[in-house]
Amino acid sequence: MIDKYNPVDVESKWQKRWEESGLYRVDNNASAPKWYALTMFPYTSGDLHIGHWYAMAPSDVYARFKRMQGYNVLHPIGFDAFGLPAENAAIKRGIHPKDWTLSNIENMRRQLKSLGAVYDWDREVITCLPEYYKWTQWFFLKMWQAGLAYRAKAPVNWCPNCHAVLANEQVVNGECWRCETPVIRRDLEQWFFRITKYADELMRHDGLDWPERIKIMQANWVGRSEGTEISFALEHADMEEKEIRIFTTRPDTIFGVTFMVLAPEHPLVQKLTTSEHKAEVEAYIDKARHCSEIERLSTERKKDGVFTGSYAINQLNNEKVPIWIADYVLLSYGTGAVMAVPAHDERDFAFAKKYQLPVKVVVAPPQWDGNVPDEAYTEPGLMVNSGQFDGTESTSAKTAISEYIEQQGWGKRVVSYKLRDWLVSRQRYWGAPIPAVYCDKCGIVPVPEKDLPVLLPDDAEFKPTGESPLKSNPGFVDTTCPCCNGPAKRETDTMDTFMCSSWYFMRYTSPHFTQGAFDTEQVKKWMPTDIYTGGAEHAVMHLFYSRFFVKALRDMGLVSFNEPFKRLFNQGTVTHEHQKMSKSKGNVVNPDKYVSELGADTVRAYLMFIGPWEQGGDWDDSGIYGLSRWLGRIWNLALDDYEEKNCETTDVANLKNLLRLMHQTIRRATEDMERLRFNTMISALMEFSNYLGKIHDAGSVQRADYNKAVCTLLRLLAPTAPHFAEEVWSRLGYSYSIHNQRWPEWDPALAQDDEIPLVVQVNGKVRDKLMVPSSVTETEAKNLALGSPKVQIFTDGKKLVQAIYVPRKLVSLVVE
RNA sequence: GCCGAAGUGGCGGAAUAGGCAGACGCGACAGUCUCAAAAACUGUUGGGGGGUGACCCUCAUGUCGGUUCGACCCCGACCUUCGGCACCA
Repeated sequence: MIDKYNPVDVESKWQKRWEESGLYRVDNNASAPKWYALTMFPYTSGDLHIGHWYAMAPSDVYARFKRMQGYNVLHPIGFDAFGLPAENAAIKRGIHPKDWTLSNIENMRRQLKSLGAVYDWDREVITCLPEYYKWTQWFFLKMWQAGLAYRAKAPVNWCPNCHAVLANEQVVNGECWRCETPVIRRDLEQWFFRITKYADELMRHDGLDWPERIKIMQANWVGRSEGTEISFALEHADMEEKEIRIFTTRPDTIFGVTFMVLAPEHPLVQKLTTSEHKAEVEAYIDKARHCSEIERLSTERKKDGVFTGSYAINQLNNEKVPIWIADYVLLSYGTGAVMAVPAHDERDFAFAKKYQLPVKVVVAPPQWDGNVPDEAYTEPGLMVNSGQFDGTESTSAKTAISEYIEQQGWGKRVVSYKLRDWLVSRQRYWGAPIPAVYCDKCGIVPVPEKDLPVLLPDDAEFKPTGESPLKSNPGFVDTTCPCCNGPAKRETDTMDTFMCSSWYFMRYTSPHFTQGAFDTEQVKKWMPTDIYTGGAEHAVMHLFYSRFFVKALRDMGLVSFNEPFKRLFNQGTVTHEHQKMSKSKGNVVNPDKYVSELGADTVRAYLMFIGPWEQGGDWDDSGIYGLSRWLGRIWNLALDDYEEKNCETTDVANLKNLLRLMHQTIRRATEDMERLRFNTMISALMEFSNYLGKIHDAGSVQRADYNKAVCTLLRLLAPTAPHFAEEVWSRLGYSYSIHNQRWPEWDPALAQDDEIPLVVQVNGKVRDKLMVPSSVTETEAKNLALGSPKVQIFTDGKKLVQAIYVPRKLVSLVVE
């Protein structure tokens, strides 16, 4: 009798052996074709939870599969280590963000090693170390040189009590999470990257194997719309500004404008507000400052606004219309001002109803009776009340009116985007310092490349308010100007952590390179990544910033490809008790206890088995023992003595059946691997191992054939359960290591079924299933179907109207 | 609210291009082993109805409607749940 499978001993033994033998070290110069399988690196939150494993285990399986197919696979790991949670820990618990982060990394590294992945730890990348962020800073300088970085005012969440900028997650119901003071929006001068320059290119995903839904989300994120920028004359004689510019996608409705709406933050609001409306306008602006953008844009929410007291002139018909402000208009989109056409826009209509503003129809709805309808009519139609454009189609009037406006010099056709430039400044400590210096004489000066990195000082004092400690650190702030050597001050803002994660995948190709951010030769060899897997929560932002980075670098001549990630795959989220796992909810599932009880291989297999990878699911460990039992059964059928019984007389048929199932299993497993459908891949292996179990008990094929089948099963299982497969492999006397073996290939002839089930339907209902030779022809199939007694019960005495044949699947008979 | 997904037995899920609904696993029930239990193994297992039986009929893929010889799959409307919404990462 063989000993029982003991995962804990087996796993630690092989992890040690793999490390000692350097089995997973990636050689840049190996002759095999390269395959870059990238997984999103984890944030250094402390413990890996089961959700991390859900991201890491299947992607490791896929990398191992590619490895067995003969590729030189790069499947690296690292840590996204800058960010807000480290700072929060510092404020709350008095731990320095650096210590917190590095000790978390140590723990996470231990957990990741227990996973048994093919990571080459020599290539680990950690974004908060100076050797890494030096180059993040260098990229900032490159963006600046390329004209892609600029400074502008942008609103931040501001707690007036703490005197600190708050992240969105630190604002709870409009209040500061620490002191519950209502949060306001305040403008600060900040750094931006001109991502909008690449808007059109970022909308396209030419040649990319990405999920359709992600492409759509990204295209919607760019939100390209073609429209017209039109100026409305201002009545104010004593004002410098003589016009308001608005953006509209409906220039055809311009004769229907009955009022104007500006965003409360619009720079002209102060000047346009007359003294009798001042108090009301101020109060409204103050209220708007307390609202989030999501609230403001909600179409469900009651639209409100206030009148400024001023008027604008619609230059097409010289009508005088009142100027209002309302928070449903955002300063960040278009020009921050809209012309309101209540008759043909739902929001404007609701607003006009509320404040009894006039509604003027300029595009006639079908069978229009000349009255104002009960709701906005937003479809095309015939133009009315529109001067010389009356009687034309509104769709053509769109162009005609735009051209007319351009001729008159009142505006121009423009393309507008919802996409906004990337705000990279953060008023925080735990990030890469922005390499800029402020000099009274020379202005804003970039830190020279030779002076990088601008080191983040360790001696930071964390005030309970959350204010950035860099501001009050004279040793950091006070410096000399790189131009004039005079006294100067450093930029105290740090960079958005999305900066760090926008290029880490290139650093992996040459992580110890000191002459630059990456070795161009290695990037050329490995990039773009063949596959990128990670959480769907990154569908837009992280992926968008990374794509922008690569395109900007391409235009600087630093890389020679257009897109970083050829294939993208987003795995789903693992929830627990149907909620997102988080420490604050206390529902975090730690994989360690399952690993120490059942082994990493069982946890890996179970995570892959619970459902399609892209769907995620709720964590429930009740099924995990099934996977543990399955490995135990394979252990027995592989290592228990095999005894042939009577197979001399029956082995031809038995062997044929075994080989058929084996080759079908190889085919299913290979195809499922490529599709990243690990749940059905494991099902296929289970069906095969169940069958092998029966053969083992019956002894119904010859020993050598049985052993070959077991050998195939082990290789198919090796990516999923790497330690287990290695152990059984070695016990069977095969040479080290199973992970250097080739992935099995299937023979289509052997996988072919001799007979297939043919379904027969009568009037859409299944009435019989016939086993027919797989070579069956259409005529044969139809005759067999009509000849079936079960079918004849339903066809006798009736007229055959139609007989549909689906090759090798079914015959559908229609009778009446 | 806007953008993007998902909804199938008691549970996780399968059905690759519109063609056998429920593969595989869990759980449950019954059995083997045992003094007993656990573990392991074997068998049964969507609902309803019929047949001594091999089996047969019928209903069923969130809800309501549509297209089709045929719909989990396509179309329309709705309900519920989840991801993102630019300073969580």
